[in-house]
This record gives sequence, C-alpha cells and structure tokens, in this order.
Amino acid sequence: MALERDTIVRTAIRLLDEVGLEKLTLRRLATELGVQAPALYWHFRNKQELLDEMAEAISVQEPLRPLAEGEPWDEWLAEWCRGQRRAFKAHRDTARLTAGTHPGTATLQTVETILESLLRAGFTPTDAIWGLGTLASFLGGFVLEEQADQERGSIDPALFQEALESLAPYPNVRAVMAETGGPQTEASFEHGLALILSGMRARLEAQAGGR
Amino acid sequence: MALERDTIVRTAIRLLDEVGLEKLTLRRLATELGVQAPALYWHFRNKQELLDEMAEAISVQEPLRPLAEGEPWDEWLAEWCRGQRRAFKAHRDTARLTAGTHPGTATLQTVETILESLLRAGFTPTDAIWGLGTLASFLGGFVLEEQADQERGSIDPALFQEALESLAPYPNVRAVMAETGGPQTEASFEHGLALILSGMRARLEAQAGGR
DNA sequence: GAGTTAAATTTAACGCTGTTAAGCATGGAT
DNA sequence: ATCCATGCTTAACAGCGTTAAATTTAACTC
Repeated sequence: MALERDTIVRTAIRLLDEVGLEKLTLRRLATELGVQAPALYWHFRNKQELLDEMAEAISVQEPLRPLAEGEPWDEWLAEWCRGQRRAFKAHRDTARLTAGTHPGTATLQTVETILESLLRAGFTPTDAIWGLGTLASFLGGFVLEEQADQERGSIDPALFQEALESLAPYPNVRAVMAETGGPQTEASFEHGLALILSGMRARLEAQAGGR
Repeated sequence: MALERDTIVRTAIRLLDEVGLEKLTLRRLATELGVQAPALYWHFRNKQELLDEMAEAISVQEPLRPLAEGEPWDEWLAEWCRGQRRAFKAHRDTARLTAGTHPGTATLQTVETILESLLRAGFTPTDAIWGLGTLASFLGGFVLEEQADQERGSIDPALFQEALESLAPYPNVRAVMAETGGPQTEASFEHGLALILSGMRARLEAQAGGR
C-alpha cells in the first residue's frame, strides 16, 4: 500500500507540533509512518523539498478571501495578514520553517491576487508590491521572534517577573515591558499592522492627489 | 598561547563569510584556529553560545549615534535602521544567525537609548516600543528574505530572466518584478522604512493633537 | 630548581544526522 | 510466464555536536 506524498506531509506537520523542528528527523518521521527512513527518498528528493512542501501546506491553510466589490482594501489586507499569522501560529516553528523556503505556486497565486486587488484600489504597481513586501517582511519577522520567545520558555508569569528583574539597568525598557506585557503580543501585532497600512493609505492618497 | 574568546568569535565570523552558516562546523572552525574541536568547549558552553556572541558582535558593528538636540527623530531612526541592515549585509547568513538568539546587553542598551529618544520626541511609551518593534520585525524579515535569495543564486542577470519566464502564469507579479528588479532591493527597503515611519508620524501627531 | 596546581588542549568515543547504493518484494501489462 | 516499474529494506558512509578522560602547558610556591 503505497505511501502518498500528502500523507507524509500531513504526518510531518503533526510530528512538527509534537517534537519541534529541531527533532523532526527523517528517521523519526519514517517510524511514525511505519517505514524506514530511506523510503522517504522515493517521494522527496531530499529533506528540504519535504520542508518546502510543509511550509506551503501550512501557509495555504488560511485561504485568501477575494476582495469584494466596494470593500475597503486596507481592512481586507489586514484580515489576510491576521490569517497568515494565525496559520503560522497554528503550528510550531513555522517561521523558521518558512524562512528558507522557495515560494511555491500557491504563494505566487496569492501574491498575484493581492497585487491585482491593490492595483484596482488605485495603487501603482511599484507601490503595491513594495507595500505587500513590507507587510510580508513584518509578518515574517514578527512571528519569528514570537515563536523564538515561545520556544525558550512558555509564558510563565513567574519567569516573566524574573525577566523583568534582569532589565533593571534599562529603566525605559523595563517600564515599557511591564506595561505592554512583552514585545510580541496581539496588540503589538495590530499596532504594527496599523502603522504600515496607515503608511500605505497616505501613499495612495498622495499619489491620487498628485495626478 | 591561550586562545581568546574574542579571537574565536572573529575567526568564526570570517569563516562564516567564506563557507556560510550551514558549513560553519566546530571542527572546521577549530582547524582554522589550529586546534582540535573539543578545545572550543573550554571557551564556550556549546555552539549556540558561540553563535549568540557572533550575532551580538555583528549587530554592534554599526554603533547607535545618539539623537542630537533638535534633530528630527524619524530621519535619525531611519539612519539607525539603514546601519543595522548594513551590519547584517556585511556578513553572510546573519539574519538566520540572529533569528534564534537572545538579545545581549549591547542590544538592550540600544533599545534603551532609542526608547528614551522617542519618549523625548513625544511618543507614549507604548507607541515607542511598538513602533520600534515594528521596525525591528520589518528589518529582520526583510534581510532574512534578502539573504535567502542571495544564497540560492547570486544576482546573475540571466538567472533573473529565467526566473521571470517562470512567472508567466502570474502576469501582475511578472510585470512588477520586471519593473522593480526583485522584491528585496535598496529601493524597496527604503519604501518599507518610509511606510512605517510615516505611520509613526501620523500616530504621534494624532496623539499630540488629541491632548 | 623541584613540586604542585590550575588552565588549556588532545585523544577517543558516543549517538545522532542526512544521504547513497544495492538488493528485494510486489503487482500489473504483455 | 516474464518483464518492468514501483516502492520499500538493509547496510553503510561521512559528518555533526558533544562528553569523558588523559595529557600537555604554563605559572606559582617552597
């Protein structure tokens, strides 16, 4: 009974959640599938190809809703960003996983759709791609640090207190951390998102007015 | 003649530039230092501790110039971001290297100084840290993709043409790529930077006006 | 100067990793 | 009945980070 590419990827993602990227080895995955490690090389050229497929599968998890007629582009775009963060956070180590992967066809299709929508909203091609690129970089960087923090130690309040103590030599950092509850939170993500979208809005208006 | 921590870190960074993060192994580094691999464990608890130190050393490379009296905060902050990107790009794989490291004391001191300056410029503590956080995430995410692209294949114009061909099914992506010359460029970095800073300015004015 | 001691390094080895090569079973088509 | 591609196993390789123990090196004390 032949193993399916899809089964392997799904099992690998489940295993990723259980043991983390560091311990996601081919032997362990093979065992989980009731198979020997080299069998995987029948289905994938190498481990990276498997990781690429995993990344693609995860990012497709939250589909891109098309921009409705008359719907504001900025709220729609924000919603997509939130979805991407949700998709990342639904699994472990996804940021590091995605970090070094080629964009797959699904990703390209998503970019294509977003670009098209932004052009319809009045952006120049350059402003559209660079705006989207800024959002993507922010998204990637944000989740990367968010998951790195999670990996070091969970959100134990006692540990957080202890971390605060160690910031004593940096009063401003300390005060702000105590007030906001850490650098990567729901609120700080929304804030960053809002900053970039606000910048894009200004850019759009300036360019529409200058015409 | 005893090996110095500092010598090791500097040699490791040089080796990183030559062979890349993937092939930066303890054995190779030891050979470069005229020593056997386990000798490194006298100076560092493990490889991660060495990597942490390397990351810190690189990010300190471009020092933070203090905000002068009467100098506009946004241009000053932009200059710091450009410096950070320069420091990253001065070596290979630095984004992936920095991705999983704890912030060292130098980094914390930098954050402290920036926060203090932003507060003086009129930001609320929350707006200051979240604005800085947004910039940091963008910076990290941007350089990460920039270096990932560089690693896959250099900026061979023929290869770029070929990559363009493969985008035929995505006309908008294709057109924009041809026009801007790729997603990570000097111009697109400046654009992203400007978007975020513009957002921060709007935020600052709104809050100053509402008081 | 001989002896003690701590610092710095070597040698040897362990368990693990991704990956390759070669062989073996299975099942459908000729 | 034979062939052939598919899909897997077994065996092995080279390399990795890391540990334990033995050993050299250098400095300081008596």
